[in-house]
Amino acid sequence: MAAVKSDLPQGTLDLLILKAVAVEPVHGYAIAQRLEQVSRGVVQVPEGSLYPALHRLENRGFLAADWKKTETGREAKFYRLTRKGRKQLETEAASWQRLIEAIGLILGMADGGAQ
Amino acid sequence: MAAVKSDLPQGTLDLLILKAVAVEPVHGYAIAQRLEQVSRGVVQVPEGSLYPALHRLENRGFLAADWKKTETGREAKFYRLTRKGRKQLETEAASWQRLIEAIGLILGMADGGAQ
DNA sequence: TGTCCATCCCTTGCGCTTCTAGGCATCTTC
DNA sequence: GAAGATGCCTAGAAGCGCAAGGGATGGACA
Repeated sequence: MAAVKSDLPQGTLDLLILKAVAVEPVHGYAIAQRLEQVSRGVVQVPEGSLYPALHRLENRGFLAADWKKTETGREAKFYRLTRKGRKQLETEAASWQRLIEAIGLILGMADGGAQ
Repeated sequence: MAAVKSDLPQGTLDLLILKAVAVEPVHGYAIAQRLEQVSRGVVQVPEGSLYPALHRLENRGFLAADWKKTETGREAKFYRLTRKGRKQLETEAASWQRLIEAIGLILGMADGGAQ
């Protein structure tokens, strides 16, 4: 509801995908749905962003994929985290944490108008 | 210290610049220094990112500039926030808040390995 | 049977931002 | 007068997200 449509900053999509896959192996289509649900509609991942990102992460060795059947009886490409991918997730999550703290400090600066 | 060198996600630089200028009119060179100081070295803005961003924000009407003398007696281009820019700052700050909350929800999902 | 919708995969091309790597000028300090 | 800090700028490359396309399958419904 109230789909605010916030474009993702460059680089954050990888983090979100890695996290989604870390919870349990899933296929691409489900990743997008899950991210949207968990974020309450704030994060929306169009397929034109999703699949290139998945291939990117696979090429870099962070993800690996197998074709399996979904619950609905369809063939789908299930991604899972490699050891390297899990490490990358930790690194990126830490970077993200550091970043939002830093930006928090900046946004917390006393404003000229208010206080 | 411990300059971690974290590249900024696309779009966040504008927010940081708008905020820095909102505190008080400053020139470009000082913006970079201020952001780095306040963020304790986490946010580092190379000049090749800074000046194009400033021109971008000026072209969009969010910033206005005047040449003045600095404390050190030099001519420098002081940027200040326009009314439109202040509104933009509020919008972007709110978006940022919404985004980090959403990503927080996602990163808080129970992991497959730990929890 | 035929049609529609949801599920599931993919690619091309554009637009945007960031960074690297330069250049230029002034002022102070040694 | 050489060096470093201050202060501005640009061009080019690289990367990423998105819109807009395409295709295939299965179930529901008329």
